[in-house]
Amino acid sequence: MPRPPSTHPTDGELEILRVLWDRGPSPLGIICETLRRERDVATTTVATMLRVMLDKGLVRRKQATRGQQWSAAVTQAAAAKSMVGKLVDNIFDGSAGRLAAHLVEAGQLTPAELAELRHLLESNSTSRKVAKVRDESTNRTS
Amino acid sequence: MPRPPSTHPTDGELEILRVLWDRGPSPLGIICETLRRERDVATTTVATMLRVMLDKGLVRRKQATRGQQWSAAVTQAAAAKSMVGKLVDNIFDGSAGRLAAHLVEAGQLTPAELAELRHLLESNSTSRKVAKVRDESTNRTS
DNA sequence: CACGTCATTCTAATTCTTTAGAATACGAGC
DNA sequence: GCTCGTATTCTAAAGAATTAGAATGACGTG
Repeated sequence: MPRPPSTHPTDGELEILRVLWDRGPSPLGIICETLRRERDVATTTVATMLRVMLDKGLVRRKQATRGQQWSAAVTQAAAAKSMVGKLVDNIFDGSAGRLAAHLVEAGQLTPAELAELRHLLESNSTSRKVAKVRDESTNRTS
Repeated sequence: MPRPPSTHPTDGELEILRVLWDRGPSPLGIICETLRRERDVATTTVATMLRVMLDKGLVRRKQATRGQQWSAAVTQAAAAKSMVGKLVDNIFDGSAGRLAAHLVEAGQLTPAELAELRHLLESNSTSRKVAKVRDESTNRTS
C-alpha cells in the first residue's frame, strides 16, 4: 500500500554524486561548500543525505585524520547507464534507438554535437573493436 | 524544509500516460484493464492517480455518455523532451551530445539501431530542412 | 587541558507518492 | 422506477524524500 523504495539515485542524491564525481573523495565541509554555490543548504542536511546514501550503497566513506572522506560508490558511467535504461523503459518503449532518434529529431543536439556523433559512429563502424565498452560492473540499481 | 513538489511525471504517472498515448482517450475501465495486464491495481487507485494528474495538468477529461474520457494533456514527444532534458542536466552536465555519445559508447544500441542512427544523421546533414522539428508547444515542466 | 571547529548522529517535521476502502453518483436495462 | 455496474470523490494509511535543529563526538591549538 505504501510507496515502493526507489532504486535509482534521487535528484538530491545526484547533486551530491555530481560533486563527488567532480572532486573525488571529499570531506563533508567541502561537499557542502560546493553545493552552496548552487543553493543554500544546511550541513546537517547534507550529512543526513550522505548517511541515507551510505545505506543505499551510493557512497562510501573512509576514515581520515579529521572526520572522513566521502566518495561515490557508483561510477558516473554506471549511474548513467542505469538511469538511461530507466528512461528508455519508461518512455521509449525499451528501445535505446528510439531515444537516439529523439535526440536527433527533437533538435536537442547542436550542429557541433551532430558532427561529433557522426564521427563517433564512423569510427565505431570501421573499427570493429567496439568491445572496449569496459562494463564497469555496471549497474545493479536497475 | 519539506520536500519540493515534483515537476515531471512520476513513474506511476508515466504508466498511465503510456496507456493514454497508446490507446488515445479512454474511460477509467479501459485504463485499469490495460494496466492490469502488467500488474494488479485497484480501480480506485487509478482514479486517484488520475485526479492528481488532472491537478498537475498531465491529463484532461471530457464528458462522455458514461463517465468521462481521459486523455493525455502532454504529448509523448513533449514528455520525452522534458525528461531527457532533466536527465541530461542531472548526469550529462547539460550536454545532450554527451548522452548521445554515452548511448553509442556504452553499447546500449544494437547494430541495427546504430545503422539506423547513421542513416538518420546522414539525411539530417544532407537535407538542411532540419526545421521540421514541430516543437509541439513542448514542455514547461523543465 | 579547555575551547573552538568541524563532523556525525538523533530526532523530527513536512510533503509527496502510492495504495485502496467506503461512500456516493449516475446512467442503462429490466 | 429500481437495481446493477461503472465511475468518481472522500478519506486515509504508510513509506520515501527533503529539510534541518539539537546534541554529541573528535581533534587540534593555544
